[in-house]
Amino acid sequence: MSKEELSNGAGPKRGKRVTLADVAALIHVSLATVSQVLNGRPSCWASAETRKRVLAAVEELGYRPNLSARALRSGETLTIGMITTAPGIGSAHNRFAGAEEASEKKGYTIMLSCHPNTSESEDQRIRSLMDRGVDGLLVYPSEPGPHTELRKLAGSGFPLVTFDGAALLDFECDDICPDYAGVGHTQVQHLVEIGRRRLCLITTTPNARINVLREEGALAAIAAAGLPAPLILSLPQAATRQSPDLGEQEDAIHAFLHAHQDQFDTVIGHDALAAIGMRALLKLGLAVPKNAAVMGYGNSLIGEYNTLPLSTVSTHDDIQGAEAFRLLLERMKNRSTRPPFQQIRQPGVLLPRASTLGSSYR
Amino acid sequence: MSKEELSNGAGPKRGKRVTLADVAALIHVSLATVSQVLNGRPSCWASAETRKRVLAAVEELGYRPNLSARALRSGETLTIGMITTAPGIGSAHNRFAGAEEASEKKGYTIMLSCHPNTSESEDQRIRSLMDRGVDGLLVYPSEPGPHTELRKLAGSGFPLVTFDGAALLDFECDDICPDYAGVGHTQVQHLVEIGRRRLCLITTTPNARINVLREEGALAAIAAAGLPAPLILSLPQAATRQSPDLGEQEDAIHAFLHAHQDQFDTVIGHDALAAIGMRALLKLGLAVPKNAAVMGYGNSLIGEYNTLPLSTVSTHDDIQGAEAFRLLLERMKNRSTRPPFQQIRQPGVLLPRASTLGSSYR
DNA sequence: TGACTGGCATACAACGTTGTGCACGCCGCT
DNA sequence: AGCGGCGTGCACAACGTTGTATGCCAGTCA
Repeated sequence: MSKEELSNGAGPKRGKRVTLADVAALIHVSLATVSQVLNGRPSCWASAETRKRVLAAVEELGYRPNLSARALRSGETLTIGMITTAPGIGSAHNRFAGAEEASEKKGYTIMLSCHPNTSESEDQRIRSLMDRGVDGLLVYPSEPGPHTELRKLAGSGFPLVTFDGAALLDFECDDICPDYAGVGHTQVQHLVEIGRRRLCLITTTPNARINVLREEGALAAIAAAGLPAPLILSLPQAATRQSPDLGEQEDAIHAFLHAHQDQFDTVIGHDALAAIGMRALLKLGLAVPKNAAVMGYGNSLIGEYNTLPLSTVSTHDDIQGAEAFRLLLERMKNRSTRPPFQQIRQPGVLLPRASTLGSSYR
Repeated sequence: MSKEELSNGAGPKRGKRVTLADVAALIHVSLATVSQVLNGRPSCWASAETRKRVLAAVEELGYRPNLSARALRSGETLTIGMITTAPGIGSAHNRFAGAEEASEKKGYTIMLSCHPNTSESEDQRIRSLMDRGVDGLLVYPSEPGPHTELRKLAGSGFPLVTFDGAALLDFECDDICPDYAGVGHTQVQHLVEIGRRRLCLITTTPNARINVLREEGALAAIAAAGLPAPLILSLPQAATRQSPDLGEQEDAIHAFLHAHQDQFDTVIGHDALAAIGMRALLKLGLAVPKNAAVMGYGNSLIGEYNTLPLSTVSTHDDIQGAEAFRLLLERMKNRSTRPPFQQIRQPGVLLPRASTLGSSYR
C-alpha cells in the first residue's frame, strides 16, 4: 500500500500531517511506544520486534515529528537565532554561512535577523527571537548603548556568543572576533618585508570602540616593528549601512592623501576602504604599488575581484562563524554548569596580492 | 513593585517564563479573558475596565507569549523559511536582506538555510523547515533535478515563492526573477548610445538553464538593436561555490579574448565575470573603456568598489526580496483561494560608470 | 412575575509531543 | 507456593495557547 493511496483514501485524516497517533493506530500500539522507539530511549524499552514494526509504519506513512509540539513539551527548538547589523558589505554573511553550515550538520536551523545599528532595535530583535524559543543566540552587538536584553542574557547563563563583543560591550560574555593585534602584526610584517615604513591608516567612526580596537592592533604592530607613527585618517561613519556614499569617502581620502603627499608609502584600511583608497591614489597620479602599496584586511570579495587585486589579511569570517556555533553548542549542551566565559581570537592569514607585490598600475 | 522584585521574589515561579496563567492569577481573572484581551477579538468581549487591568498586569510582569505553544495551537509560527544556494558572491544575501526587512515589519522572522546546489539537499532543507512549521517558503531552486519536495509544495498550494524558478523548474509556481530581456535591452541600449557594436558575451555553465535565459535576453536585445551576433565564451561552472578559482577563469578569458582580438569592442557578463574580464583586457594591453568597454549586471559590490568602477545594470536584488515576501504574505493570508501563479519580473536599472564612460585605464 | 436578551467572564477541550508511574505476565529463586 | 524482579507496554499528565460552549447576572418587555 503506497503512501499516496493512504493520504487521499481512508487513511489518516485527509490533508493533515501524519501524527504519532496515526502511526500508533496503524500498528495497534500506543502513542508512547512509538515515541520511545523514535527517540531511542537509552535503556530498557521496546522489543526488537515492535521496534521494527514502528519503524516500518513510520516509513510507510512518511511521519515527521511536529517540532512545535516537541518544542512546547521539551523546551528545545533545535533552532538558534543570529542577529546582525549590516548584512551587506561586512563580515556578517560569511560568518552566517560558516555558522549555518556547522549548525546544519548538528540538526540546528538558524533564524537570521538584521537590524539598524541601535541598542533598541537590538533589544527588539532579541526579544522576538527569544519569543520563538531559540536554544541559543549569536549576536553582533550594536554600537555602544544600554544593551539591556543582551546584558540580561549574558547574566542569566543563556547560551550566547557575540561577535566583536569585546570591543562593544562593557560586560563579559562568550565572544569571538579577529585577533586584531595579530592581524596588525601580519600586515606590518609583510609591509616591512617589502621595504615599506611610512604607513597611512584609514579608519571610520573614531568613536566606535571596535574601530579603536582595530586601530590599536595596527599601531602596536607598527610600534613593535620600529616604524614611525603612521598618518591616521578617521572618516565619519557611513550614513546608510547598505550603500555608503563612496564618492564622498573617496573625496575625503583623496583630499587627505593630497595634503600629506610624500609622507607615506603605504595605505592600510579594511578591504572596502582600501579599495576606495586605491582609487584616490591613482587619481593623484601615484602608481600602485610602486609609489604607494595598499593593504586591506577582512574577508571581502572586493579585493579578490578588484582590477588590481588587493593584498589583505583574511580574518576568515566563515571559520569564525563555525567556531561561534561550536562554542554555542557547547553552552547549549551544558546549561547547568557555568564555565568561565571564553574569548576566541581568530588569527589572520596573509594573502599577498598585486597591490603590494605587483607591477605597477597608474 | 518592579519587575526585578517579582522575578526573584515570591512572584511567578522563579526563573521560568511568565505565562498567561501568571497574568491571570495576578488580577484574578481567567486565562481565557487575558488571551482574549491580548488578541483583541474583534467583537463583543472584555469591558474597558478589565481590559485596562489585563494590560497593566501584562506590562508589570513583562509577559510575552510563547510562540511555540501558539504555533501548536493555531498552526501558525510567524516564521518563514528561505533556502538559498550560494550565499556568498551571488544575489542571495541581498534578496535575503530585502525579504528580511519586509518580513520583520509584519512580525515575521526568517529561517535561512543554505545548501550545496543539488536537488537532494534542496529536498532535505525543505523538509527540515517544514518540520519547523514555517508558514511559507522562499526558495532558490537548485540546478535541474527531480525537485521532489518543491514540486509537491507547489502542487499543494502551500505558500511558496521561488527565485529564478522560471529558468530552473519544469512546473509552475509563484516566482520572481530579474527581467532578463529588459536587462539585456538596457545594456545594449547603453552600449549602442556610446557607439559600441561588436559585443563579447561571457557566461558560465551553458547547461544551466538560468544562464541560457540570461543569454537569451542579451541576444534578443542585440538582435533587436541590429548589432551583429556577439562572440560568446561559455566558462565551465566554478568548482566550489564559495571561492571559484579566479586565476583559472581569468586565464580562460584571457586566452579567448587574445584569440579574438580586434573582433570586439565591448565585454559583457555578470558583475563578477565582468570584473575578471576587465583584468584580462588590461593584461592584453587594451585600454578600458577606450579599446574595450566592460559592462556587468547584477547587484554586487564588486563593481562599485572596483578600481575602475564597473558599469552595470542593477537587478535590485533587495527589492526582489521584498517583493517576494509581499507575494508570499498574500498567499499566506489566503490559503483557501488558489489564485493563478504569478511570475514577477524585476526591471533592471542602468548604472553607468567608468568602465563604459570613463577616461581610459591601461 | 416569568422569560428573554445581551454583556461579560469562565471552563474545557483541543494542538502533538514526551516523561513518569503503573500494570501485566513471566521467569527464577528461596 | 510465594515473592521479587525484569522485560514490555500503556494510560495519563503535562507544556502554554486559543476557540467554543456555557454560565451568570442585570435589565427589559410581555
